Amino acid sequence: MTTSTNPCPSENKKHCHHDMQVNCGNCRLNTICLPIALETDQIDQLDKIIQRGRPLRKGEHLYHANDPFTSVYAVRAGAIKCYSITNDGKEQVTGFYLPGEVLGMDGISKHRHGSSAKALETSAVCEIPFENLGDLSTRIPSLQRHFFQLMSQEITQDQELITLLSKNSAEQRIAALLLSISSRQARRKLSATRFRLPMSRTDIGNYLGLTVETVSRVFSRFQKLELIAVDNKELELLKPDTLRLMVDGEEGE
Amino acid sequence: MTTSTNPCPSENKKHCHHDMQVNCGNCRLNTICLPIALETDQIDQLDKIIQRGRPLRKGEHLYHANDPFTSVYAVRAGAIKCYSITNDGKEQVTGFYLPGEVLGMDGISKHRHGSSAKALETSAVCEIPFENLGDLSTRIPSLQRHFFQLMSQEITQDQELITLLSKNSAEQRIAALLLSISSRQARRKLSATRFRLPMSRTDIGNYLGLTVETVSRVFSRFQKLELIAVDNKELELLKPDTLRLMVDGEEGE
DNA sequence: CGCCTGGTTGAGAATCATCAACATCTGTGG
DNA sequence: CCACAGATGTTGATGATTCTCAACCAGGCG
Repeated sequence: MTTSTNPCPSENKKHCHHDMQVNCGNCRLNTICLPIALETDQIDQLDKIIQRGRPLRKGEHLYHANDPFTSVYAVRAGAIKCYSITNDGKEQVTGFYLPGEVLGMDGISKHRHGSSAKALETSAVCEIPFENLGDLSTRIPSLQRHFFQLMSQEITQDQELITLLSKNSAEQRIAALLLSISSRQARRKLSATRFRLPMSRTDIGNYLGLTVETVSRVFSRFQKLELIAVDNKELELLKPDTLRLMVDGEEGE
Repeated sequence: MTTSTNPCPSENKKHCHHDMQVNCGNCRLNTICLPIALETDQIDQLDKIIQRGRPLRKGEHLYHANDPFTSVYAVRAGAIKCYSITNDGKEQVTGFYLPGEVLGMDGISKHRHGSSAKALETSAVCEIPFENLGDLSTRIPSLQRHFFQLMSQEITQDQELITLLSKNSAEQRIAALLLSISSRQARRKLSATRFRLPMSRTDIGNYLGLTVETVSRVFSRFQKLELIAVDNKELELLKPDTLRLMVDGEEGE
């Protein structure tokens, strides 16, 4: 990871990919991201409305809750965490978004973002102005359909999380999160068993309705049982099938 | 509520409204339901694609999880509960839908319903074939926009439930549910303080991630504190502001 | 009338939160 | 390059909330 050959003087960071030239047509995520199911010329049309800004550094915000809603965003690199602040001032993490995933759709109804979005590490996102997307969708029915599907997916995922919070133990919740990240890695053709967790233990706990301490203890227990190997944020799933069994629960019946 | 003048011989039930002749234009819910923000002639177009079947009796299903997805549904009367079955065979209630509300949107992404929908009492629904809605949306941008908003709302609500489950005590969760129903009553110009709970204690507990026993105890406690008056399913909010304080939490700070 | 479902109440147990101490990591400046 | 500070993570002891199990009550329907 040398930066010596970095030809971008204005962005002296190892993560500078000169992404300004990226477009949906050549993006390696285009089989899992918004352009899925579009024809080449339609991708070009989509591409025209998409804006790509400079990368976000770790900790930078993409938007804040209550900002006027103008766009949804697709993650190109890195990881974004969405969270809102509860009426008593606590943070509630509502989701983690990895490359190829679209965030910000909760802002559509109120014309304001319902949550804040913050980079967990250096990240790149594609901004998709929503007005334009709506217009384009009326002309490209398959795009409209796909965007409906994206939103529906978000609903389904939220409902799965609700079930997880409502019915499952700390161990099951954490196993489920690890497996979720694993399958999202696989979708991107990356290793399903070895990856780096982009978020802190605190964020994991917050997302899953647990305290940091509980998360830490479960990680330790899993490690002792040789279900996973943890080195800080580096993670290896040693027995993914056992984890799956934990989640899919043998208990009920 | 007399049935003596009921001129519908085939449906000898007090809930028979002769709804076959109902249309979006004359439906008293049309200011809060899908037609919101549509012009009169657009409402007619919408009305043409909507199908209205016979009422559902208590316990009947509108659709089952995994049924092919063809339509979303707007509740006209009664109450519908949506639920899914977890991998270990337990039921998870994912939402209660009251008149003027739209359900079934979680089926869009997989072309199959993600959950089952069951009438909690005699109910009437309007079926909105999704293909037709998509087509119509490409011709009526404001309909497309509104439907995007509906889905976005569903996401927002799910995220609020996630927060509730993740951060709040049994008392706070139940207070929040009561207030939610209350405000939805108000939206329909019904009493915000006196209403009948269409769902069982078991359903409430299931929805909120609590056991029946806990729900029952909290109801008793609230009653003892004179926050509410309960008579079976009939409910009166005696001190809604106190309930609101409980939910909006004084504790955190 | 008695059964069955749904609801209430009690006693004890379990999971997870809280509080507290300590360890580790990161980045900063000497 | 090392030292240090602050943030982040780990581990232990204790306690509270909620679940579990169990008994009992109320209402609706055959």
